[in-house]
Amino acid sequence: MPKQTFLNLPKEKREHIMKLAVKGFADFGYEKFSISRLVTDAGIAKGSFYQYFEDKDDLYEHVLDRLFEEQKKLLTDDQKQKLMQLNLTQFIRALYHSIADQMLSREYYIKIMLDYDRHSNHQLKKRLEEKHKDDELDYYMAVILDEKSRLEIDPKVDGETLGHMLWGINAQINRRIAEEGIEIFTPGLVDDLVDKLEYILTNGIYTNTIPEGTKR
Amino acid sequence: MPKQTFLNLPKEKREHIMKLAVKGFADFGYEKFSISRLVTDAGIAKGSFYQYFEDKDDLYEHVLDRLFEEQKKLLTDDQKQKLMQLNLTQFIRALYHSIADQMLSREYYIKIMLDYDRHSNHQLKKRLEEKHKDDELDYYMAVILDEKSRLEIDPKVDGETLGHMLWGINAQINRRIAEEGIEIFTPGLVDDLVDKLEYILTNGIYTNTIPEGTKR
Amino acid sequence: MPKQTFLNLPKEKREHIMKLAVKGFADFGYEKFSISRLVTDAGIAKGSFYQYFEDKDDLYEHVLDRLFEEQKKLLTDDQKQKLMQLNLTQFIRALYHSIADQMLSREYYIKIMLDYDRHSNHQLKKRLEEKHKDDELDYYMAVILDEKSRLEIDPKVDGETLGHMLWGINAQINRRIAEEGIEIFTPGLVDDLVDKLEYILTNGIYTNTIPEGTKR
Amino acid sequence: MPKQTFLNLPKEKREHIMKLAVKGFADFGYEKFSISRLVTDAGIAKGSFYQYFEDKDDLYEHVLDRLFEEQKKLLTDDQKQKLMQLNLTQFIRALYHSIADQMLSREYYIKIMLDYDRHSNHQLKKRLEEKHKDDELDYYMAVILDEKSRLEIDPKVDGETLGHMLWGINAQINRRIAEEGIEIFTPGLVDDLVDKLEYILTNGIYTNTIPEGTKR
DNA sequence: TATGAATGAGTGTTCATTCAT
DNA sequence: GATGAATGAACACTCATTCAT
Repeated sequence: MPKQTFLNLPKEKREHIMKLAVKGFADFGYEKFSISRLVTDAGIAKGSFYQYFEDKDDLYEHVLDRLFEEQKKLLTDDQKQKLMQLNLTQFIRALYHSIADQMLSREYYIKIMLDYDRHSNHQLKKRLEEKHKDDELDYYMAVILDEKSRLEIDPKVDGETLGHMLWGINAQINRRIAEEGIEIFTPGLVDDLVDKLEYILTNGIYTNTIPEGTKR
Repeated sequence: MPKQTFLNLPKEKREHIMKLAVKGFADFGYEKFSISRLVTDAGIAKGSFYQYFEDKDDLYEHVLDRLFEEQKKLLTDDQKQKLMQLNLTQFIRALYHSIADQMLSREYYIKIMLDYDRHSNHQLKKRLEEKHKDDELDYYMAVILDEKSRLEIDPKVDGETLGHMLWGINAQINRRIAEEGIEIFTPGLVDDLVDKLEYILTNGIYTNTIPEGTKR
Repeated sequence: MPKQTFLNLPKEKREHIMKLAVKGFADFGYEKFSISRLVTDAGIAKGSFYQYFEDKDDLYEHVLDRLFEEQKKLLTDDQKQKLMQLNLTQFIRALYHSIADQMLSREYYIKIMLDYDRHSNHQLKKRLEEKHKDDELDYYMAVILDEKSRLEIDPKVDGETLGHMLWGINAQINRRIAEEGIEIFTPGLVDDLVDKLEYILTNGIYTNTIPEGTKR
Repeated sequence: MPKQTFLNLPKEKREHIMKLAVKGFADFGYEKFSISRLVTDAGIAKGSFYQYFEDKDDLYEHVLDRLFEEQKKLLTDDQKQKLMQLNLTQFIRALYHSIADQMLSREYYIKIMLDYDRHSNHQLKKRLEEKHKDDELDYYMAVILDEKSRLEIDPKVDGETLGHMLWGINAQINRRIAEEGIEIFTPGLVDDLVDKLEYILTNGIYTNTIPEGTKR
């Protein structure tokens, strides 16, 4: 975590530095992110950085913490409560619209997470995963489990498989955002997408017959 | 692309270098991959490397090219022909089993792709995407389109959405392989997974009623 | 020398800081001694240090001053008076036993002196040498001169050479203490050592004959 | 040890670098010795240094190796053979004169050794001590043991104590050289010093009587 | 064509010291 | 007088790339 010195900084300055750090990690990735560049851009002395943070990793961890927190805050507890009472597709629609309201941080979040995921055995990862349990996959899993318990989802449906499918759609959107920019993420897109999803989840995909045995 | 010098090399030496490069990019990622380490491991002179390749990026591109090619070759045209005659879940089952046969190159492929995906605006990406259209997502799309044309898949199902869902399962498996090793990828796992998938795709997920309108 | 501010400090705080400084210079040596570490350990503000001392060198000089003073105080004037009436080996035995009583400060003293000796052209050195004439070598020299004046030591013996020899034994003990810890410095060791020394100083080293001329 | 690259260098350049390194470690000590300064002074690129040596420690070790080697070469095996046939004071006289012939490297050697001795637990030390067994103290001990075995030295004399005494004289000379420069180390000084030493070792130091019991 | 030494801008980090509050 | 944030020169070390042989 950052040192007290950083926390004592005027909010404006603190935010300025964090903004540049987030942008930096998003644009360059962990390895190419350079503290020299950061301090130059932020207009602070090299030494000052080390008054604020233990080292590069410390800053990185703080950036990730912030990002996870922001993602969590996308939904207030109140909203979560309400969402839990929706069925799965209703939930997804609401979630996506909610995300769309916070598009600003979203773009950096996505880019940083793509980079972060690849740090396959960074010890940081374990620490962070303990702190922040609910990434997107977990979100879905929670709702799925809830609905299964309320018997709204067919108990024979495998929750994990379903979760992975929903996550896949999510990831592809993220991919497009990372490549084409956050602008593509419009309410229209969301509604359209959930409609298509709902159709599949409701009707399955096959024309009319149960396919004859694909079994081994 | 590599220089003529590289192509003139005895195949054995060429392959040796490429193998180390693939392993290197998989183990360390693009940034941490070091040409010094490569040439040492490969037993060639630093200067020779630059006789073979323009620069680090040139090698990287060649590695990705190779990987894409190899993935394509996973299925011979003949096999593809046959696969095309299966329905979607049959296809998926066959595809996964086919992949399982080539696990050796698969592990490096996955790791490199995870790293590659994160290079958000690398100009390389555009060039490669033009060359190699059919990554996993495209595989699914082709089969989906085919089946839709044969009316085996309900024409009201959105192909792209379906594609993303299938890709999501795929990606989660890859994630597990990158973290836990290729050993987890057993035929048993595959069959189990496809069974679960098939259930969802056949029956949808809802218990018995069509959910009342989630429409706006 | 320290600034007045330091001298105005409550004795307790002053001593606390000095103790940590002595330990610090002993454990890390001049170069690696860090003011940051000192102020953290001492619980004072970085800026305060510079209210107390001009700079790192100023503190170092003060530490050395203190150490020299302490070494001097090992023997009260009274004791010195008595010691002066002993012959050389009696003196050495008494001196070593006296030192053994103050082992606590001794270990740091030795380590700091080893480090200090190496600062070959530090201007500090000259200043300190003028202030503190009697290091261990001078102790010996004083007794030697005294004994020579009382004709207990053969006037043909060169005092300086003798002094260096005794200092050599001393230095080797110090070396062992710096490496193995102060615990090795027991009364038994001292007595044993002085016995061996006395034999040589009394009988010379040659078996029975005066060695034939080694002269040029 | 230095890398092959360094050994392949033209002797002139190699020696130039080594000379600056030796002088650097002598003048500044290990900590303050700066590779940046070295490469600037030597007129080579920063990167080149790391083609030649693993790191700072590697250079340091090489410098010490060189120094130890040079000291060893002070006496050819032939000379050693002859020296062994002298008695102790003859040996010392010859040794000192021999050293005087190589005054050039001597001054740096002494300064570096003073600095080196203080690195109390550097792992380097152990490695070096295994490689280079004979520092000055060991030289003396060897001759002493030899003479004791030939009964030229009174067997009741404790060899170690005697060794430490002789080493003490040596160290004091080194100290003076480090402070006043190598110029003071003249043949006249040597002869004078050994004469004085011989007197003590031959006659002991006491006027005429065996001192009455200093025993406890 | 092969070699491997040379290069130097770049990295993350430390630390004694200053100075505004 | 006390504070502790700010400073920036300095450090050891890395690495993709160049180039003379």
